[in-house]
Amino acid sequence: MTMPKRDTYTPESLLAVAVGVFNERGYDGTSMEDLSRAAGISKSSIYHHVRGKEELLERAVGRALEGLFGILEEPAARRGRAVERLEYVTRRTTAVLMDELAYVTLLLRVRGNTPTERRAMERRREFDQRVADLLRAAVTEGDLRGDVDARLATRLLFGMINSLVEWYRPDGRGSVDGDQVADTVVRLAFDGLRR
Amino acid sequence: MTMPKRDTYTPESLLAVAVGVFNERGYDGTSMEDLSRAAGISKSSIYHHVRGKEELLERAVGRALEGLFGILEEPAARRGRAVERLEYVTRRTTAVLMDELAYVTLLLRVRGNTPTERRAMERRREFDQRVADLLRAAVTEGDLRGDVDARLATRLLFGMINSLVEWYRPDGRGSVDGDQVADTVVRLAFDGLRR
DNA sequence: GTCTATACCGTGATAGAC
DNA sequence: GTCTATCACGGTATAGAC
Repeated sequence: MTMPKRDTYTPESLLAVAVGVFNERGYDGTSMEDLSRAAGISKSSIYHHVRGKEELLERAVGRALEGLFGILEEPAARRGRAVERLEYVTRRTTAVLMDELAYVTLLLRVRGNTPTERRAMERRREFDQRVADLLRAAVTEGDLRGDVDARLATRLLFGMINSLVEWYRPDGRGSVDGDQVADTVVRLAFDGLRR
Repeated sequence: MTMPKRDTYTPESLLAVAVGVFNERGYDGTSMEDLSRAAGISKSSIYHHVRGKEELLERAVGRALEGLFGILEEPAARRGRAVERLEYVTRRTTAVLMDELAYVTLLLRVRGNTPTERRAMERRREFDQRVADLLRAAVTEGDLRGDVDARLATRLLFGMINSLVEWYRPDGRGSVDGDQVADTVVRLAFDGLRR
């Protein structure tokens, strides 16, 4: 309710700062010292907002997973021919990656060193599985080529989409640029490079 | 010349162990303690073979880059239509990724925290640039579609290929399995998922 | 809500015996 | 070539004043 007069950190606003640093230096490569410098407050003040470094990671990957699983709940991902649903999910996943870039980046880089990380990886695999099922259905319905392994194809599809976090940087205004990226991803994935 | 009777470490054999641990736990997440346990020797013994942790990283990414740039020197990557050279480079890059999996994995995960890492990233960008040039040439020669940005397409192509390090694990004997992966990568990249 | 001060531990690295 | 012992440092986290 209260509109804060000055910038005092909430767990949420601190998270935004932390995620930025995590992605620059890597989670393990980031010290609380690094975070405190980036946030402009002392190390110990951070502990006033969150229980520790790992809680920041947990919140970040949670947000990313929320965005991804949200796609599967959207109507267009649940009705119609499988190939069209797959195309929709491909486009939307690309969009979510760009919208929640920092959070998804962190999710994709998690290695499984802690229980938090392992849970995140498991949920991510779950999402991949759901898309693989969709791709399989599209093959069965005769819209996608049957001469590629569905699991392999899904992995390569996600490889393409997920690579966004390595190079995509939001530019000026609007989502025009983002739409072009999503178009290209869909075009390449479904129709290939060849003329 | 001398054939060692027992297993005593060389910088090379120690590197193989280290790269495995780096990829499991992440470079920053790996302590010398971790390495010593994996190698079965004490921390200080490691310093007898290499100058430190960073030298191990340097050797590893060096080996990966050697493999990648080697591709561009091969005859089939230097003669003929651009589209065929690009197809060849795509297939060979996939193969090198699988052959030198651990080393390339490490290279792809480098974040730029140290001078060593930054040099590695620069060389990698150089390689990407060379492939982007090839793709551009293939568009000019009329073999690839002109409605996608060459730089963007190259990034997505590498996204697909490089994702191998996230899931590919060498199986039983022979490169049969690997050939199938390379075939699928080329097919998907050039002709797409659609039937 | 932020600070200073500090506890306590694991880190990368070295010295020197065997 | 490997070890034990040790170092200085920086890491996460806590205590308690303001």
